[in-house]
Amino acid sequence: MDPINALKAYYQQLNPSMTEEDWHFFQSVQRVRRVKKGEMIVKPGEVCNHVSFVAEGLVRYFYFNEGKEITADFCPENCYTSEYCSFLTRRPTMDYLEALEDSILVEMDYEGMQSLYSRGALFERMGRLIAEGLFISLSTRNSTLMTKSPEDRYNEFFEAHPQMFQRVPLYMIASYLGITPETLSRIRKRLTEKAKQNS
Amino acid sequence: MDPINALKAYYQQLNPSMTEEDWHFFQSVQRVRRVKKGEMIVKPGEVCNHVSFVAEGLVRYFYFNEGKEITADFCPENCYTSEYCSFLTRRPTMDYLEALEDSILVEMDYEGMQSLYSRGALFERMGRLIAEGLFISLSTRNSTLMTKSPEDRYNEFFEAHPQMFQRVPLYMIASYLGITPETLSRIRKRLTEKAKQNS
DNA sequence: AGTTTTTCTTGATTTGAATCAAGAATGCCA
DNA sequence: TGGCATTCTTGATTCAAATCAAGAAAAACT
Repeated sequence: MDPINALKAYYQQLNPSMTEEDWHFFQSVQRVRRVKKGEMIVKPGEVCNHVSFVAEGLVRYFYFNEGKEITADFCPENCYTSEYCSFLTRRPTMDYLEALEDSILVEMDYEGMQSLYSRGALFERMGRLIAEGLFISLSTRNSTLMTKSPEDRYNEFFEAHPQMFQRVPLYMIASYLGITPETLSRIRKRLTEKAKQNS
Repeated sequence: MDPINALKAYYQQLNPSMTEEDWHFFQSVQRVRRVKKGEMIVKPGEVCNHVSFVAEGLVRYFYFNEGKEITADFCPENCYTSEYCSFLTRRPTMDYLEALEDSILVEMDYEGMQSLYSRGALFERMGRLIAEGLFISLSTRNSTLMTKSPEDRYNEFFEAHPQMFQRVPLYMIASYLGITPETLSRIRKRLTEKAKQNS
């Protein structure tokens, strides 16, 4: 699908009352960008200056802690990615956004976003809904990490994103689940053995 | 200070362009509520229907996990408290909001908030800024819990909220820091011993 | 196809915090 | 002010996951 059409579909769902005129204005601040697998979209020290809709491909958000990389989020096609804290606060990030596959992004920069907001309530509402949605996602993820066991977290992830196992190495999933690759490997072994017994 | 004035000061800082007319409308959807120490403002099973500005007192947000209570947040005077996920999604919460001291709240219900939003861009922006602020706070807290050691988390909390130690029992701070009371006690012992050596 | 690099698995050991247990200190309120 | 409840501390033990180590498997490159 054409990246702009994918984006349009996304926003029509988010806000059905968007007129063609609104859309036209919205589109005027968007830029399509192609990135190669392995390319860093954002790097530590930079202020994240874009929010990027992933029209095609896969992006991950990660950082280093004590020398080890921790995956904070995966963003496959049809979702938005950004280091939104840095974007909002205009302060340098410590984190990375990396294309895990060749990807097509539709990007809007900070200035463009402000010009949308100054255009009126419709875009303000859009920004509000996006921030609210991010808050809800982060709360949910938080709660999972704090209250569920590694095995439960694995199962939950497996239910929700089975395709991810074809697209990213296990060690990235491990760090996303807050465990080491070794622990993930053992969880998977335990589960397949359990599955064998029940057959 | 009068609770409504405290709230007004809060919003004037958040949005200096608010006119007296806006403020008047805003105020029309607010209700002052007094709660006693120990009172539950929100309980599991309820849909959280308010956002509450704490004009005086102290509220904590907590939940149970495996029989143990976990404090997710403290909200002292001049901040907003709510189970905002439940509020936004209109789904029942699993969590508690509890007054840790006799408190005065200025509350706005969901309907009131929608009526503000439908009034125009100013209030949409306000809602957006609030959601963005919550997202930033939660991200920061998340990052602290995931990357810092218990001792670092304690020191950070102690720097940021020294007064809290006079207002809440240590076991609540322990669970806020993601550790048991025993572990907190040992951290404090270690730190005071370290302090003694340096004197 | 063969070589190198990356990723994954498995076992042995360590470790930091949780749990269990019990007593001390503090606060509350009747 | 005495007594009960809550909170805090300290020590002993357990435990789940991390770390360390090494080899197997898979993927990527030439």
